[in-house]
Amino acid sequence: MHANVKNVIPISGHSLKAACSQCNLRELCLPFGLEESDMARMDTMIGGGRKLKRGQHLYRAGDAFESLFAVKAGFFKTDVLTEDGRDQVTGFQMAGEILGMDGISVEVHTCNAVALEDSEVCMIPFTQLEALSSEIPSLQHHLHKVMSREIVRDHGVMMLLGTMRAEERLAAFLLNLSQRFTARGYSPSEFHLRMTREEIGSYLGLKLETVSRAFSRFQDEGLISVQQKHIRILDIPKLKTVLTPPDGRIG
Amino acid sequence: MHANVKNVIPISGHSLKAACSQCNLRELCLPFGLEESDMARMDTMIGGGRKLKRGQHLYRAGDAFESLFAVKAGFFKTDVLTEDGRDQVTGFQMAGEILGMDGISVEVHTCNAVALEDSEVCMIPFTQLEALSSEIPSLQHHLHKVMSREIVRDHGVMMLLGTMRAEERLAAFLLNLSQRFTARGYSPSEFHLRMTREEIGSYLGLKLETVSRAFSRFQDEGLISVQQKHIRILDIPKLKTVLTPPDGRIG
DNA sequence: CGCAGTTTTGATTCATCTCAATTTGTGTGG
DNA sequence: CCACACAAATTGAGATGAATCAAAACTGCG
Repeated sequence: MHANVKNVIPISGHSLKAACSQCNLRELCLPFGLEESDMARMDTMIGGGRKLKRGQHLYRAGDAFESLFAVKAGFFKTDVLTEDGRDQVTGFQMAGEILGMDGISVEVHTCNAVALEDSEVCMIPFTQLEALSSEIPSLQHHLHKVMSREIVRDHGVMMLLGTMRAEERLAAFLLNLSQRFTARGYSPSEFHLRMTREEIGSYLGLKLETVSRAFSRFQDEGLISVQQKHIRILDIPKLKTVLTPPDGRIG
Repeated sequence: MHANVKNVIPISGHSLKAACSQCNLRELCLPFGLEESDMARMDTMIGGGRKLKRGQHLYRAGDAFESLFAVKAGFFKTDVLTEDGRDQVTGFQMAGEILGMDGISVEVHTCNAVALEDSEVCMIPFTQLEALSSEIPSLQHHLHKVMSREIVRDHGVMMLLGTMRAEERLAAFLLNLSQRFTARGYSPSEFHLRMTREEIGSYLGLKLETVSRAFSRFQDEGLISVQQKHIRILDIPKLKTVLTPPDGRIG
């Protein structure tokens, strides 16, 4: 538990110039659908990139909120922890996804964002983003879409946590990763998990042993092959049926 | 199950003029913090109110998204259902809260919103809201805050579903309601539940029997008094300790 | 006043957690 | 390069909280 907590290096990472117009993630990320000229205006706003080593925090619950972050490369998790020691992973973020929207409401971050591998983000100062989106309707609209998408995603997680059993949750999780890797041009069926069993468990509302057992079961049934963090999905359709029992509910 | 589904009355309810400037919820709702002149501009935009009878849908998953809705009076639930018959209540909304933000991302609603008692909402055409918020920075910012708040709320629900046991979930639920009623000038300790045990259960990831048992247990322990839907919290501090075991975790 | 929907309560089953031991993998320093 | 220590993952056995199945009681609506 609290695997990387000791990593309190106050270095904010290297800073380097970022430019949406040059970025191959622009169609996945915030500047989606912008015209050339508007893209250039985004460039001037983006506050520069920031590199993080594995285990480093991008921000912590309690930090003042100033920017959103776009994941340029790497992999993150976000988690919430309460005074009474509960710890819930609320999401895993990969290239092109936006981090930090939790902070807008009270100008303070309400969760922690941690790099699960060496990563790089673009900083998007929020005040400037609002100013710019007042002037560029399509940017404003896309920002709203991104926030709404996060809400819809959260509903999906609630559904998962509220109605699914362990193996269904894990199947849903793997299929979701598969789909997101695919969207980024990677293999739908073979990938490397950046998080531990415990982090997966926290996200799925399960204990790490339960996650491990579910992996083993899937492997025994020929659905996937697991070697530690290396996953290969052998039968995607069959994995989907884990989620959707033959008839209605209760297979 | 599916208690009010038969209520497919296609009447969209009475339409009546709504005005933020006259509304006593304005400090709780979207126009929070606006100046008089801007408030007047909101008024011209608000598409008119809409009344719903208990059981009526405000919108359904699949409906085209056109507006957000502000709850003017009454009580709603939102729920998601999947092809395979899973059904998850994602939230309960009361006066001053905003409904429909799930629809922005794909221009189609992804959940159902149902009135749990006779209710009234204000319609906020989204295209116009975006246009107006381009011109009124404080409106734009507040819209962002409202969406962010929804994301943070969702994280809270994930925490609840992912880490709490049945009684903790119910205690958290009751305390949350209590706090929201208080913010609206109602009693913190005595209120009427608008939803069934099954709906509470769906929201909390529990079966209705479990919800009922937890209520009974709380009553036996003198924490609350329950008479069907009428709830009186007898000992708020003690109810809070259900949530926060004496020491760390595992009481 | 009766009926349908809702709630309560009990008995039993089952999925996941807990506790515990072992194996595997990873990074470090001799 | 190998050995060691530590972190992560697997696996097993048993405990437990919530689900399930079932029946009875209550409520309020028509």
